[in-house]
Amino acid sequence: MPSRLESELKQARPFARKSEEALVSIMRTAAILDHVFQDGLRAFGITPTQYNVLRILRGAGKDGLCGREIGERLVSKVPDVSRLLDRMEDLGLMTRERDPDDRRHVTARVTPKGLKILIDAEPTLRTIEERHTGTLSAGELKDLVEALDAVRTSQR
Amino acid sequence: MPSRLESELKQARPFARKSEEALVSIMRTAAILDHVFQDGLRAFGITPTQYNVLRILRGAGKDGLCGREIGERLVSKVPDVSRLLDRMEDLGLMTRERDPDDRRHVTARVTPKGLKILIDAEPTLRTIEERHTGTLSAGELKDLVEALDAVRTSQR
DNA sequence: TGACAATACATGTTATGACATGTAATTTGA
DNA sequence: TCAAATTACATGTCATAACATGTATTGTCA
Repeated sequence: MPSRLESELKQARPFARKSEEALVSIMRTAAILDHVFQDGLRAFGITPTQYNVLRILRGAGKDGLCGREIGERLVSKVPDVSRLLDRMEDLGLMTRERDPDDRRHVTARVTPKGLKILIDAEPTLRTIEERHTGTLSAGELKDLVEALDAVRTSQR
Repeated sequence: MPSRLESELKQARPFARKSEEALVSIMRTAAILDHVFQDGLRAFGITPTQYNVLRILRGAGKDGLCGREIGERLVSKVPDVSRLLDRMEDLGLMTRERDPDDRRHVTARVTPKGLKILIDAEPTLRTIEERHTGTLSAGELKDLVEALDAVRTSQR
């Protein structure tokens, strides 16, 4: 019997190895989650990456963070933080201020408008989270997180 | 103690729930895998999506597949199969032929050049696969795949 | 201290993604 | 049978991603 994933992808032939299926499964699940989050956030006028930045800036508080640090904290790295922040600044979600002590640094801070979006989007995102993890027990979630930790840790 | 993922993302505050961490973990792991595959495939001049198309076309054999069917089988859906195939045709990786029975259909078939890339890239991809799943037991892999199946299945 | 390296960000360019719309071919049903 | 709907693909347009390169500022050390 074909696996769940093999059916979803209408695969002509089965996966050669469970490890192959596992990696494809991670990527496909992430692609689906990304679409779901994109849909959910559309009503608030922001993308998943922008949402991620807002969360990071909220975590940094009023000290803010410079662009490089934001880039390091992103779940999905982007090689163009400058223009990502340009767009968010245009939307009024954050402000930028050049650091007087080190004029190379530009400190980014979330605005009240940005914070409001985080608060407003919370119920929507919580619903998505529950919908997609609701059938998993605490132990299964723990094992899942640990297995993914192991996948990210490359050997050698 | 902060979790592995919290450290990676230098999070100021811990995840509120394990289910939240699990979803972020899936997306981050996929982002890292995507980069790794992108790097690995660069030497062969193709992207992960193009590699995916080549695999799909190899699976379809000499009957080929139309664009819509390719789109349905992609791990990460793209809303522009036409131009994806345009580029692959330009690279000589596949051919397109309008179906005489139903002239709306365009049948795509992998070329020998495309097949050769699949064969040549195999050891590289196998190494990546082993590097990222080598520490997981057969049982852990099975549980991982099942947990991800459950995440993709939204309730309600 | 002053040349060189490193850092942080900005910008230019090209490719790809997203979204809406257009077009040709086929199917459907009054 | 033929107008309308559907299907499959193509195209236009704009936004974003990817990649290389440029520029201003600071750090380092001979």
